[in-house]
Amino acid sequence: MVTRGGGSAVLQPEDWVEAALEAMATGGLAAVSVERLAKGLGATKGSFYWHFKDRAALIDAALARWEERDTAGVIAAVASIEDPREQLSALLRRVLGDDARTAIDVTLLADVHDPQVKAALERVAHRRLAFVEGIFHRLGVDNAKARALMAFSAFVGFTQLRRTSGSLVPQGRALQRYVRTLTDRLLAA
Amino acid sequence: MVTRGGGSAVLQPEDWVEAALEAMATGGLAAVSVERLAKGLGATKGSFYWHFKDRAALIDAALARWEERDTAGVIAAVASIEDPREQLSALLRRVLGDDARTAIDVTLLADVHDPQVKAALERVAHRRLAFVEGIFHRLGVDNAKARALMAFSAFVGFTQLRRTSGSLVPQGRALQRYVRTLTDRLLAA
DNA sequence: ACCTGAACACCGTTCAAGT
DNA sequence: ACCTGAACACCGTTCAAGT
Repeated sequence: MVTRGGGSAVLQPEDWVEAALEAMATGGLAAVSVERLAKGLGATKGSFYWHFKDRAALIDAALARWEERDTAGVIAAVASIEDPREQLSALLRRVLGDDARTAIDVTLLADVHDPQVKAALERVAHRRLAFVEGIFHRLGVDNAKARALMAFSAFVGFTQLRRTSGSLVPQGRALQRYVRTLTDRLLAA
Repeated sequence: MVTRGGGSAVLQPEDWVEAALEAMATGGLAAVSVERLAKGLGATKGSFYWHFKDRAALIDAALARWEERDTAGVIAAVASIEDPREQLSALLRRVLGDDARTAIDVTLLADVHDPQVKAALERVAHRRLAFVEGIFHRLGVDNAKARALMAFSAFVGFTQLRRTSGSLVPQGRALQRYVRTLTDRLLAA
């Protein structure tokens, strides 16, 4: 929300996008309701349609924002680590760790049926898997491609499970042990 | 659809449940619309509300049917295999194999936000993981629990990836090789 | 017992009209 | 340029009325 001149609040497109991302994080796509967002922002639906073509355009914008912030962020954080073994370990700790719980990521998985969400997930999955494959190649292990897919799908599945049935999944110290066992298994001869 | 007496078609609750499952398989929960189902079955919405309390009751019934048919079915199919190594291999081939593609399973993962879907997935996940843990325990390997979770989340993630970004995931002979590498990695010392 | 048809609320979308 | 308010279509839910 931006104020200008005399202090009157003017809605920017970003205000709608942020509101949409918040709604998505809690209740998925279904929670992104133009009417509800408008009420939350103290505006009318008509105001929304001045800034966006339709609801789909808002969702596109929100997904694009998520893609940049989230995916690019994680990759950048570990990209500078030289030793691939260290890098894999840091990556797993970061994406499976206890902090990773609130990420919007998983929430999005909830809407794979939606073509827009599907497209965004596809782009992100490619980027992520390519990054992981790079690590395994530099490790020089055999079956690098398969191991990378294994690591990546173990991440996706774990994250999904934590969301749907948290009780099945370790936390805290047990989680640290699990990450270590997983790394061992992925690197074993 | 059941006909009785003179051949007039009478709608049974099962007809609505089947229609709901079909809709769910294609478009997720959002596709389960009372109005659309009614049109498809050649009835009115009022007719639906004679058989079910509301839309949620229909979804409950559909999920219950899926739970029985699908989960119990797979477990029963491999339960009789004696050797745990053989059993793990058969299980992986069955749930990751090319035939597993049309299952409604993954589709459901698309709606984790919905409390009803979440509850059903939780029950199913417990059953499945318990079964896999049994296998690893009988194998007598160390870290059996962690390995089981690894196997299970690799399955969940793989299935999810196949749905969102099919191009990332092997098929046919490459898939068979992948399943073998995965099994190796899970059993390696 | 089983179904229709009309009614109402909620939400996406449009648009004339306001400032 | 930016927003309101009323309108309409779609869908969940209710209910009086029909057979």
